[in-house]
Amino acid sequence: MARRSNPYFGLSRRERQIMDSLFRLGQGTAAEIRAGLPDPPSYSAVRAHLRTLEEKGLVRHEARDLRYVYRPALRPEQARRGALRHLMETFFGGSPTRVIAALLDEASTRLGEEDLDRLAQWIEKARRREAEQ
Amino acid sequence: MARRSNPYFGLSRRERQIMDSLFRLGQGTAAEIRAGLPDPPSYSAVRAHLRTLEEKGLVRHEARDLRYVYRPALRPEQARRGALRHLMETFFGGSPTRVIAALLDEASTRLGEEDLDRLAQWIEKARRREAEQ
DNA sequence: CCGTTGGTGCTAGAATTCTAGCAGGGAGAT
DNA sequence: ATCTCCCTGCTAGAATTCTAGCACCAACGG
Repeated sequence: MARRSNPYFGLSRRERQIMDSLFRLGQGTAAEIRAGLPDPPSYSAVRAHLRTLEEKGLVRHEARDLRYVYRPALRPEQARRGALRHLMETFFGGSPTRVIAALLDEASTRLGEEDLDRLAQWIEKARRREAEQ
Repeated sequence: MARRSNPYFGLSRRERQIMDSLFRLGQGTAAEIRAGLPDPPSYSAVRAHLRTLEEKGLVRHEARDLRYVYRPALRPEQARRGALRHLMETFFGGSPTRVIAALLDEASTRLGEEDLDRLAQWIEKARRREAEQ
């Protein structure tokens, strides 16, 4: 299976929740990460998980002002890419268009004029690339 | 935490893998679902998981030709929506535009002309909605 | 010099997850 | 009938995950 390559999907429940929390934050202390967890366990438990995640190479830490600040080991862009690909494969039959459609259909998605312009530009660019190829 | 509402993220590792496999298939027998799993465990183990997933209300089955065919209990559209929202929140700071940008930037994303047209139309529609509001 | 506060490392044990195997049942072939 | 095949239900136990608590250390204040 392809998703085997993505270490993210071999994680246990808590580990994944912790990674999610960390990705949302970008970086943070154990306490901050804990705050972003559903039914937060003890602070201690979170730290233990962070240690094992670090052993697995998914997280790195850095001592700052006498305390540890954690961050994902993967570059955010790469992590996003992987997650997006996985989502697209499992829920949208691998079709980017369908993902975009779902986003645009969302009632809550209110794109500002700038966003719309930017998208239009992207489409133009893609058109040109398509044409010259 | 908001993601508490999404039952999908409280699942154990295997359970989630199974749900993913099932979503990819749309529907399928235990054997088919198993085939889509990383390091597939025994057929028996998969069935056991499916039973518990059913108890949790995440999966339903239907007897067809003397065998069970499983499908997610949630309507696909709703599941997709939830997954997409989660992805957007945790990896893209909640910005749909950034998700779309990431999709369009992907080297592998080669949208056909039809897709581009369709997108352009969507954008137009959104523009109009924006204007009249 | 303590005591307090707030951090870290580590570990044991509870709790959950994961798994294989066994028992049983229906359909069809011999 | 009974054998075989293919399915289902269930359960016990291994394996992993999850957790709290303890020991320890540094900084700071009295």
